[in-house]
Amino acid sequence: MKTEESLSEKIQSITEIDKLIHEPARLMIMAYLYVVESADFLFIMRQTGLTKGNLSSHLSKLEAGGLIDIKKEFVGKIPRTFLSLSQYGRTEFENYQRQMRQFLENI
Amino acid sequence: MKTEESLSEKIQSITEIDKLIHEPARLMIMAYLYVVESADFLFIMRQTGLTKGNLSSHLSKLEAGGLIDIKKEFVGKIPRTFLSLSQYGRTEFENYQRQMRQFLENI
DNA sequence: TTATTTAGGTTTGTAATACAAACCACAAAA
DNA sequence: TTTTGTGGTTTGTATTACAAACCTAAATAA
Repeated sequence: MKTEESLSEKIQSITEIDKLIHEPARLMIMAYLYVVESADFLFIMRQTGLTKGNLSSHLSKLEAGGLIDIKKEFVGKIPRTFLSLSQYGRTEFENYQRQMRQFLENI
Repeated sequence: MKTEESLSEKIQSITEIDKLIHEPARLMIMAYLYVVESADFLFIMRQTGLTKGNLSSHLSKLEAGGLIDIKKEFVGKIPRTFLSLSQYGRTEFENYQRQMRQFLENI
């Protein structure tokens, strides 16, 4: 039956979403970087409410997945980590938004 | 600054979503039960593409969280497991939809 | 009758994950 | 010169998602 098939397809589409982005903590990080273009470690930490350790490991995963760029610089003598979305990360975040919206609309 | 605060609030709102529903495999299960009202184990298994073991453990978690009802019956001599959303599950799924939509709109 | 296969699941084992605590290096203050 | 930030990373652990192995009983084949 046609409608059954398309319901199944709509629902199974959720298996294609990027799980790296889907995880709530990382979704927050990605959402921030999507709107602010660039931010440092402590800013993101305060805005998201994540602990240092947790934020650090989520950032490593996002970087490993090619979604963000991490640049470590010295501002005076203080080390600072600057975060930004990669081009791939930006399009993947847009894909995620589109896919989740479609899923939610279709139900 | 007001806009900064509200951006932060919008983004942090994602921490309040129901993680039991958010996980993709369970999101599929919940979406099915939301639209079909009732279904059996094997139907959900085929439609979602999950393995028996995986489906079984996700169902246990959803039941433990009060989101679904599981009824085991015999159809003739064959055991069968019927699944349906609980009232709580239905409203929680609607909350999830609303929260995710708002998050996605606000970015 | 005695295998053997099929149906309908549950339990077990394991690799990956999310998270916070502990740790580290350095600078500034007391 | 101990102490107190600043800006993180590494380590330890409990939870998880997942599939493989297992289980029970019925239908079918030999």
